[in-house]
Amino acid sequence: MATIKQIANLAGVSRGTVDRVLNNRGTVNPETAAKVREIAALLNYTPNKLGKTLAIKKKNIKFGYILFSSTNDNPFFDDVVSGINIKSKELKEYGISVETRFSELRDPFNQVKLMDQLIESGINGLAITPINHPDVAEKIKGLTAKGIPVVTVNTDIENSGRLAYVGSNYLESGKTAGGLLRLFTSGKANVGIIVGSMDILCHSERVNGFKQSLANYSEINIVDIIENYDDDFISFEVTKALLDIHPEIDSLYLASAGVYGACRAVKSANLDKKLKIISYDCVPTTKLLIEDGTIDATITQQPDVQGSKPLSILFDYLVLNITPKNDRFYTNHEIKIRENI
Amino acid sequence: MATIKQIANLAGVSRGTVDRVLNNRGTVNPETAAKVREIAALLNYTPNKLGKTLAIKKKNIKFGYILFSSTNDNPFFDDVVSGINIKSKELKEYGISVETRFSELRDPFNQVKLMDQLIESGINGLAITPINHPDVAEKIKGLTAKGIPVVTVNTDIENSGRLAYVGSNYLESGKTAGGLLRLFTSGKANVGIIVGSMDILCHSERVNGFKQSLANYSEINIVDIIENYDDDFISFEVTKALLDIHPEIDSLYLASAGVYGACRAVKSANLDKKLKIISYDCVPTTKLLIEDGTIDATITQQPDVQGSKPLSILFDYLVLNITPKNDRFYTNHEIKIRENI
DNA sequence: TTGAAAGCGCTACCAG
DNA sequence: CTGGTAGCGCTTTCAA
Repeated sequence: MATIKQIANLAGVSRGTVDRVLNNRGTVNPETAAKVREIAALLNYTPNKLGKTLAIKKKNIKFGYILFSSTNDNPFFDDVVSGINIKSKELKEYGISVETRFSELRDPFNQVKLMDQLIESGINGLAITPINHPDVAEKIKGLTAKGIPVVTVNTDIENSGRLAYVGSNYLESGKTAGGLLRLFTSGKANVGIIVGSMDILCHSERVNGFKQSLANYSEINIVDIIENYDDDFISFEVTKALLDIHPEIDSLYLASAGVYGACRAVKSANLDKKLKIISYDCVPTTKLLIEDGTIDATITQQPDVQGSKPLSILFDYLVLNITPKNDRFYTNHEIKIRENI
Repeated sequence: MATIKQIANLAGVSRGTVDRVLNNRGTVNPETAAKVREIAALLNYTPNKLGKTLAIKKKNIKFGYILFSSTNDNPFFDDVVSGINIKSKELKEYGISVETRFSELRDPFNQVKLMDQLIESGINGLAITPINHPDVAEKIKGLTAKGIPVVTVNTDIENSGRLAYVGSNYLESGKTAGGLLRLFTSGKANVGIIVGSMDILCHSERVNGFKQSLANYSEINIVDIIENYDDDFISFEVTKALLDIHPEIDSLYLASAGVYGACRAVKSANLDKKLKIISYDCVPTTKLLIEDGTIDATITQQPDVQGSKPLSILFDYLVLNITPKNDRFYTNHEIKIRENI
């Protein structure tokens, strides 16, 4: 493990000069620079993370984090927050602070305002669950232009110039659900799909993946696809109606939120444990429904990683000068049943 | 974030003294010590990991790692090795080296010899996949007494005084397999179990967990439990015989290694895709069998974590003085099917 | 029993 | 364009 000091000694220059050469700052005599570079290459120099991290303390680096509040919406984000908190504690030891703001689910202007506030407060990088709106994309572009990298979390947004995306590959998560249904039903099923909204890309992607993975299974029929707008009460009503109209349904694919409402409908129709049910995520109500046997399996998407990984990416980028190898970091789809929950 | 320097200033003493008090080294005037402690408590002092880590460089700390060689035995350990390598690279930057040795699967004396060699070479901590033999337990005790902490990996060993265990909870992993079978067969099945040896605790634990989780499902019968001694050729023969004798078998639980051999037997009986098959781990041959539909699901046990986590535990213990909260760190049981492999 | 200082690897600032 | 130095937090050694 070569150090800057060793290189400096071998090259007969000071550490400062080596630093300037290796990090392209200041100006250095080309010949000196060449010599330093040669020695660095020869010694297989890689900067020491500890040293770099320790040295950025004085810079008072700050990251911003904007995500959907879980109180009004989806408790899924509670698990994301816990991932954020763990990583923030670690970063705090490095002298980096994290400022978290919660945005409304359907208000892009509010989100843009929060971004402005965070810029004002002097953040050096941002993680965000972006609302799919041109203004948000534009604002992300603006941040990037200012030298403030942005990482999107849970949902991606096109044409925004964001540094990276961390979250589910929704098509794959739909396929996984399809695979489970195939296995649970031995390839014969009449399935009802309950989804938030087919207008939301993540949701429709899941349904597409589900269909794709079942394309070769002619005895699995999709009876109907109904929308619940991620609301438990609507979910209850539409599911109840669906089961009423289609008594042939023997399995349900709950492709987004509103899991609890749908399962209440199943129970009120006395169909619990008679239908095969597959859902997503593992919020507290879902966990109970897994435990009592109403839901057979749920597919999770590493919410804690969704919280922490964006901060790691920002840290690597800003402190260690490491650009993410891939601009999409997909979380694993973990299958949870009663026994491994 | 209080620092030693701040405490020293407030207490009107030198950093050295604060260090002595907070880390119980050397001797300090009780009154001075009390004052320092008070201030530290007041400031909510927690030592900075970066500082501690940077400072141990000169100590030239070295960890030993003994695990079963994957060449002759189970390619599962290839994934463990990859976890070791990633963590080793990180530790290398901290000035810590890792020396890995491979031991024979059934030779406790060889393992003890390797431990002696590593002691000789001056290791400060050891991770090991221990062979369940009193001599090995005794040697681990010896290391611990010498102040060299030992972490067991993948398999635990009683009465050894090891610091911690990292690996599967085998009972739970058996239950997970049982749960999957229940879901795949809608609670009606004639299942054959192929296991390495019921004399090996890990193996019998899995079978016990499997039975436990199916205790309330009277229509799931365990037709027979046969042993393959983790050998693919034996596995082939015994599976073939089992399927021959018991044509009523409609599902197989492959509770340990020898997955490939068992599946070859299934194929040679033209029963592939007709039996429900559940296995463990995801070695290359298993992956292919998942992809071609022979195996329906496999349960993995985070081999990469099994490689890296023991090194983290040793690091925390020796460098940061953090004793593991729990002496068992259980890996997750991840269910892999064709779509999320 | 205590203080002072050097060092782990890197960055930044001030002189020259 | 370059060198020297101090500092990030902690440990350790030497001297007092």
